[in-house]
Amino acid sequence: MKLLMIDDDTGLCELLSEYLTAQGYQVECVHDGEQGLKQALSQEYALILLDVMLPKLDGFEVLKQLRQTKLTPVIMLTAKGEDFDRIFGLELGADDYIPKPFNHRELLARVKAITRRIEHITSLGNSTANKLSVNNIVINLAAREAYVDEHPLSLTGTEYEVLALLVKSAGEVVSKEQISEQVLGRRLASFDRSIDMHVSNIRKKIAEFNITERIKTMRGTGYVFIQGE
Amino acid sequence: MKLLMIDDDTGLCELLSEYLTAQGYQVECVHDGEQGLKQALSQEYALILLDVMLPKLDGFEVLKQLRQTKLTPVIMLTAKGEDFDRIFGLELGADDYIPKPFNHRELLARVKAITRRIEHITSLGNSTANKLSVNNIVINLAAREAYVDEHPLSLTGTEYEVLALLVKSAGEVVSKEQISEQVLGRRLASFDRSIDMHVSNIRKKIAEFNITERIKTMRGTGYVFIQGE
DNA sequence: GTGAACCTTTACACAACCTTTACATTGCTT
DNA sequence: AAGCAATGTAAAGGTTGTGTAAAGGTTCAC
Repeated sequence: MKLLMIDDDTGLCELLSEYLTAQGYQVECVHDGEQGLKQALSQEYALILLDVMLPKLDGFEVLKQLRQTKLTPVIMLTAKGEDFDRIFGLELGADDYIPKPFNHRELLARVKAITRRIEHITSLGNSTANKLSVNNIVINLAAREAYVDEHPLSLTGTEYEVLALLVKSAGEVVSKEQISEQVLGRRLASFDRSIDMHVSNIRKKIAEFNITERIKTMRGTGYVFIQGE
Repeated sequence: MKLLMIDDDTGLCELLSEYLTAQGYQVECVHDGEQGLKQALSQEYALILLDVMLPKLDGFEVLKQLRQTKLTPVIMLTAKGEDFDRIFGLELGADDYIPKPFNHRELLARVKAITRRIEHITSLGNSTANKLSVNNIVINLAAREAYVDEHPLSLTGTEYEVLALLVKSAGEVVSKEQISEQVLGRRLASFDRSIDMHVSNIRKKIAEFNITERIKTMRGTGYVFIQGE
């Protein structure tokens, strides 16, 4: 999960970045308002940590402009503890507010409170659940992309189809006849080696990330995508 | 929108209930932990305001038990201002925390921050939002204009439609058939190269601002607008 | 009716892709 | 262990889809 930190205190940024990275988040830092706004608009972050006192563009201004196009969750950080700031930020569309100096654990708890909720809701809304994930291999059906953990595999269309079919049927043998008919749209002819070639190419591409073999050959029967270790 | 308030201070309940009702919420109050938990489990509330100090079952216990089955958003209220309580509540799955005594306006702002987010996510896609922004490309749906950061793109009508469709489906493959039908209003004929030309022209115009390619070709399938880095 | 803006078609080059071929290897059967 | 069929895979065609310049149509405003 990717977070953006906008704070001019580079020391704090580094410290928090390290801490949150250890907690499994991916953190990017920028140190002024302009840069921050640009970055926030250009990508999809799970959450933005936004300092109020910033050079070039203050935190409120960044938030205001961000909210014109995006609804990325924002937690505001500030040294001032006054009600006014707090309410102002929340009314502008911030999701939470943490007064500095703060406890790392509290920050983490608040970050989690928000990301947890988002994760939950988006996983509900996507009833068209379009991701398959088995044994480190992830298939994004909508984007027609496949990943080994986070690393994208550059598969051709047919390779993608073959892999997706195997992963969909993980743990079961899929015959070459099935693959040929479902992926290539034709009956498997006696000396047709296409499927073998496609599987070979897929294996080669997966092997670049040196993980153990996932596609097992069932001699005379077909192929199986291996489930579990 | 329906809220549940669990607090043994009946005076405060009444006061807040009145205030929030005036703000367009529907508020139900109960005054002890057992009742509160029962109520929280029996219905779908948009948000629960939960006091920590409660007779019969304290706030943390109510939250803990609630979280075993439900993910209703919770804001905790408490007289104690210590870090420990705050963190403990958040880690148990609270969404926010307000120390008593609090400002009405702040409570409202926090309630809104959470309900707004939920409302937004559950009504993804359509809604009144008239700007789209993905990966440095901004689409102003109302004005039918497209930008690279702040720089306007002078697209033709069809080019705008194609780009808007791709950005709306950012991260998903959009087939030429879909583009043809939705933008040109006709079935895609076998040797129709119009879509290719429109995409080519859009790319050329975006490339003037020398940013990396945003429209990826999925050979044999369609095009994808790239999300994130 | 002329021009401008736009969409579509045509044509060609090229790159990506799928299949075939050929030979090496594996694993089952006897 | 020999024989054989199934499989692995590098390399070489052959095919198809795509990128794009340029030409040809169409629409619309004036």
